[in-house]
Amino acid sequence: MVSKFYQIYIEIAEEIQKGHFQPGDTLPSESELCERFAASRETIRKALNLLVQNGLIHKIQGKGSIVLDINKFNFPFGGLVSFKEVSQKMGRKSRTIVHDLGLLHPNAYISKQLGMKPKDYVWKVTRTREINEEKIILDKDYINSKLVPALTKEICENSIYEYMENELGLKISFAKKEIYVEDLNDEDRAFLDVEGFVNIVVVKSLVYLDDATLMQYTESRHRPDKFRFTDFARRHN
Amino acid sequence: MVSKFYQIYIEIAEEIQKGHFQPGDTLPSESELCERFAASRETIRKALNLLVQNGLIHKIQGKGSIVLDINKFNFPFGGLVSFKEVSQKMGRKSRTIVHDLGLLHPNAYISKQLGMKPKDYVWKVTRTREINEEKIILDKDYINSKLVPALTKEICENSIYEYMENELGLKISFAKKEIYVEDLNDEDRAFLDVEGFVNIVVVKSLVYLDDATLMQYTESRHRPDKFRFTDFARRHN
DNA sequence: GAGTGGTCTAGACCACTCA
DNA sequence: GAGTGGTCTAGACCACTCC
Repeated sequence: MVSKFYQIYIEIAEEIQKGHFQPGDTLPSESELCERFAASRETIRKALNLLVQNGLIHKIQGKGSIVLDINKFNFPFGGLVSFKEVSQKMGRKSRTIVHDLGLLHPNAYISKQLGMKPKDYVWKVTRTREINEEKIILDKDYINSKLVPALTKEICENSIYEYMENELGLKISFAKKEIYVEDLNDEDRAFLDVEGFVNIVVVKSLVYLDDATLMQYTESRHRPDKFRFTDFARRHN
Repeated sequence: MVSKFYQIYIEIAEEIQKGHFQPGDTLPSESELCERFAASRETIRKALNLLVQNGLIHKIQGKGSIVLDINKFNFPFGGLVSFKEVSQKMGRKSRTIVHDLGLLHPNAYISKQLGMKPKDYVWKVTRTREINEEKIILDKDYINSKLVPALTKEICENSIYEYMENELGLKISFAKKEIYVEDLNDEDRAFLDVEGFVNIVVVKSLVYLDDATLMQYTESRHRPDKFRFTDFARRHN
């Protein structure tokens, strides 16, 4: 059952994306939207808040809700999208190569990141992502084995997230990320097509489940020429 | 006049930061918080939503609001902070060098980004940011001259944002950013301490005012070893 | 002053977790 | 079944913009 305010959000968002409202236009007032959707004002406001959070509109007290220009920057499929989803969206020929898959005790750094004990077990998966026949991304995942008891090469070649969500019923809820640049190391040079490159863009993520348990620590190493990140930041008044 | 829900948010956030609630603890239930703060449930929920958005808690239906570990990644002073604020927070010795300050007609790229006509005028400011006596960041700003009629070297050496907010009464509201990596160019080599480096991290931003007008386009070029970005992403259910 | 969004309330019902 | 958060409502008052 999808909530009413979410349906309203989707409907208005689609109208904006289809160009029914142009950038700079104001949306109908909240009371008009109440009538149109047969909803209370707070429900309309929840829908509009989603539009604000996703950078589709901007609200001004006393004036109205202004439609923003979606194309000014191509947009946030921010945050939690998996490699498979992204590469499919870009319509590129992509492939995942599994180099290493095993169960081991976490070292000090990993056990600290995942909040696990030295005698616990984690899955370590090392994968290369190939796009248009170039090895671009090196993913090193560390996954809490209590949450994902079994893991096969086939699953890792397809999508671990898909497996966790569809087969295990684990819901990924939020992630913290950190982005910075390092010098290439031997592992990068062994697994990626980085001749002539010096640096690598590192994205470290901590992935949490719906119940706020820490499930996974990932270090994703991107060849700098193919890395791109978009962000949308609002200031709180 | 600060809203009630915002005050409640601040109060709970401080209690979390001071350690009154430990990571993993659950906050008092919404109805208990209603009593404590003499507020309705929707008001409490607005405050809790701010905590969720800032990564301080995570809510689980049927269970409660769980306090997250703030220190797992050091935290988002995400998005809209100015160089001056950041360098002050880090307690570093910093300096800004203005190389270029002038009024000119936008070229095709800038006029497209800022939505201006070729005959309009923009301020172009080129500045180097020096931290601990190393030239680390090259900032190239393009500012709509209709919004900021006058600009001096002194203002640019201090903080343009401060000038716009305090002197001109312009309110910065939100920004869209794009991050990627480029090869060093001659300008980088001329203005930054980048001997031995090959790449530069580019952060392009479009900065919008309170009334959704586009005020500024900035290209901020960071020496890769000093660049760091943190992000917190939630998934919508 | 009319119209807009921002805040706050009291109450209702639902979905979920856990014992 | 008791307790939790999630949704929705109808109505009130306030702050702001624009004429």
